Amino acid sequence: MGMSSLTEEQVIEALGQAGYRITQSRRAVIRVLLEDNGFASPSELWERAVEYYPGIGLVTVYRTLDLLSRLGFVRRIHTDEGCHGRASTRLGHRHHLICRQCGAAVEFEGCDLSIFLARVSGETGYLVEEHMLELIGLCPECR
Amino acid sequence: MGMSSLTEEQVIEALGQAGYRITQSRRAVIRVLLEDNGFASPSELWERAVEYYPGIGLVTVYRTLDLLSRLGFVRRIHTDEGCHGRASTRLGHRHHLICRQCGAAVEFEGCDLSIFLARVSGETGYLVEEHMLELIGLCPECR
DNA sequence: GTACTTGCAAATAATTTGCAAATAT
DNA sequence: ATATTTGCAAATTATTTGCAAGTAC
Repeated sequence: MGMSSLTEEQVIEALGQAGYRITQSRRAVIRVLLEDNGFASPSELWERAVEYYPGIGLVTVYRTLDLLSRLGFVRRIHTDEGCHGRASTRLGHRHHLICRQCGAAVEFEGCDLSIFLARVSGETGYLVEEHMLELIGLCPECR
Repeated sequence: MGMSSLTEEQVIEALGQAGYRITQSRRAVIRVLLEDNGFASPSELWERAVEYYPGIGLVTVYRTLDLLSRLGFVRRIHTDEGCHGRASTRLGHRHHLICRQCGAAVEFEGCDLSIFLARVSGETGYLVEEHMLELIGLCPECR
């Protein structure tokens, strides 16, 4: 959806800005997240991060994912089976579109649900503050 | 959203139709799910199911939840923290609206996303087959 | 009576925590 | 030099499985 992709340097930059140190482990996790066009579990990410920084431990992957989540660069992917997959994300309000066959994940933005949300709000009396939307389907290759 | 609520008998009926046996354990889990107006983890449900059927084991709660999920009477609730909560649901395509304060969960249906989905489909080349939408906010009491 | 279900204990899997050693600044 | 970060091992938590005993039909 016409998005310039996020670069490693942008994430590193933000880490520094926020006062965190730039370590080899963190670089490895960031690199793996960004080079992936789908989503992966912490241990899958770890297996791949080892190639960039052999000494890295699984625990550090967990900790780095938490950190990047807090900074808004990582998001959980929720599927029927679970919510353990993580994908990189650009900042802001975005959603993922996931291929059920190959797992390819594409981000999209600009979901205009306002009319629908207003209706739900009116009918339930809830104040709707956030929403989580994920689309599942087949990517162009898998169709 | 103007829905007649699901009753224990309806679920029991469906279980029987599908060839499963009606046991005390299953009744207890169903009752607990239905009397709850929010969502709960398997172990929370278990703690409460014990009051209806003291001998019930946690494993049986897991198995019953799986069974009811397959039949479409239970759905996972996905929050930022995880996807372990389960809530009862009526059959069909529905979504949950959850109070971030007290956890109250309301179901709604009739999400009209077709125009939006067509747009995403066109822009990405994906065939969009399903979607998962969950709304988070404040219920009338917690506002 | 028979096949389905259950509870228990044990196995597996996922995640978190304490802490001394390593490292980024 | 110093505070942050790391890896390891261990603790915790969540979920699944094998199997003999129990139960619905």
